[in-house]
Amino acid sequence: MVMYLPEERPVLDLPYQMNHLANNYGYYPQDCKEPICRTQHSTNGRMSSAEAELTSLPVHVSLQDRELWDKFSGIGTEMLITKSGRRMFPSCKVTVTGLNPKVKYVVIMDMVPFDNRKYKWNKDCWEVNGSTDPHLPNRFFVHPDSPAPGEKWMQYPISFHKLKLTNNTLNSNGLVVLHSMHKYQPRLHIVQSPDPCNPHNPGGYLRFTFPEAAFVAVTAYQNQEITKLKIDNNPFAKGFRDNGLNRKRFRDKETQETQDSDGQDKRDLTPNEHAVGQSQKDEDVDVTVSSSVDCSRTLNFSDVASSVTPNPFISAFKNLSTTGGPSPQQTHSILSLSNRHLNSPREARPSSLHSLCAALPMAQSSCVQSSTADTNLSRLPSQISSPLNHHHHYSPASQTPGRSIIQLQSYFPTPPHPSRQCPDMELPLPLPPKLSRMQLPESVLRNLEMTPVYDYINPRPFTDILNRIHFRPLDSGPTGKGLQHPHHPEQFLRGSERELRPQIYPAVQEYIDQQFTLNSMLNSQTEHRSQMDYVSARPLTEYYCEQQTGK
DNA sequence: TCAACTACCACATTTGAAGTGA
DNA sequence: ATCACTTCAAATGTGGTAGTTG
Repeated sequence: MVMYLPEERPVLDLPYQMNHLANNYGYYPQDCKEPICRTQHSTNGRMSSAEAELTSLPVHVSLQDRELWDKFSGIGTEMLITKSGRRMFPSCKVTVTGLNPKVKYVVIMDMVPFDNRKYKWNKDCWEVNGSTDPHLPNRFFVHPDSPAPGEKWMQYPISFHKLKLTNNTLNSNGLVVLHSMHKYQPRLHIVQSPDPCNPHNPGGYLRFTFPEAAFVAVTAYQNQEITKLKIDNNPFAKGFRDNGLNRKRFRDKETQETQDSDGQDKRDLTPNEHAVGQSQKDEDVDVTVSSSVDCSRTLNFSDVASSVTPNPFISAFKNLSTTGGPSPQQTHSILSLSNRHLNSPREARPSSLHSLCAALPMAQSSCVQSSTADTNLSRLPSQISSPLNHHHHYSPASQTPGRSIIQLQSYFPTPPHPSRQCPDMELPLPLPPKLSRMQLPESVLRNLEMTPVYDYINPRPFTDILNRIHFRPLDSGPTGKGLQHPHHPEQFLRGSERELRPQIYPAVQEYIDQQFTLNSMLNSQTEHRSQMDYVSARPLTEYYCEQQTGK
């Protein structure tokens, strides 16, 4: 396994230098020398040299399962969308490095239109079928572990396997709404919390798109090759392997046919045998997780500070952390919304999450969504420790060295060694003897550490909140694609040929509503803490100070 | 008429509770 | 009483397919 790392050069002396691997993906900004206030280990706002070295690394995002993605994109990836929501396969899984281990980040994924075209399947290829339908409101999927310290995000690959796609615009249950027969590409957002002890540090914001993961949203698969690839690689679709001979309908039909002829019973494999066979097949395929660099970018507050158009995500953090309330701009947004959509007394309390949600057209009932308890902690250690058990195999994706290291390290609640702050992806460690075929959710792994670092943030309503908000495109053209950037020729190149560059400073107008959204999120956190009787609804600045100084 | 969509199906996997024995 | 482990059923995710819709 090859792990591409940022070039070991003094980044600080190479302003705007292109990363040699991501020739395309990243550049280093000026002013990286600017000390970033990380107050975890000190009280005077200065960080240790080790921290300085670590945090001066560019943020480095790598799409996992790259080879699988390449297989799909080589044919033309299709993703099924249903009314109730359908998971993506392959799912988006990324590794991130270069974050400050002690600073909290929110990790968000959404889908952006790949182009302005609508497609149709014509026999054996996709054809353009007119221009795009009216733009749909963005629906963000906030990773359920958000917010979490950088060390947590870097410890394991961040999986978005629970992200669901739908074509039902009325569905507000955290689904990403897409148009059928349109092409989209995943986009990752990393939002850094501000440094509460340094009001000049507004935090940072990066986003990365993955053109190699672009797909056409469909309600039924069009390309049979895609169907076959999905069946061959998705454990849930094992029942359709071997031309579906496992299935009852096929069995019945086959039985009837074989009775008519001398045919050998083609269904002579038990499900377990199929599983073993497939496992062997998977090993043959050797689906190695690609760690090729997708994107690399330094996340540095000075970067932001020098920006002409600071990102409103950051501003949202900054404003909230320094003032404890909405910015004038945000207030304006809130009031504008209130004037349009509110008649209830709640509008007089803009800091309330509920009032914010109530102000939104899509807001309906509960704005608070408990975090999904997708873990089974009592069961996992036994699965790991038992050498006998049993019929479980690993998915190809989980067989990668990097993945295995990360999983193993998480099994033992020992304090991480300092050298592990940046996981060494090269260390070969054996996989635990017993795990599910499906990927183990990283939330499970994280919880294994038994450190209640997230206690204060539960529940985590980010996804729900974001997805209840209709972004109003301010710069909509005739097609209404408000969040679409102008399309550059490079967008029509494929995979790594295309330039993948994080868009650090989008036009401020474009994100006025997103700023509003993020403020809502932050307000909601305060509100939830209050509800949990953990801390009262005090200013976020004070809260972060306490967290970072270990009070 | 037909492409796009929906609902339901059977199968595989995951999850979590209940049961068992040391 | 506790813990480790097994078993089992319900829940969930999957593509196939027949029927519906516009």
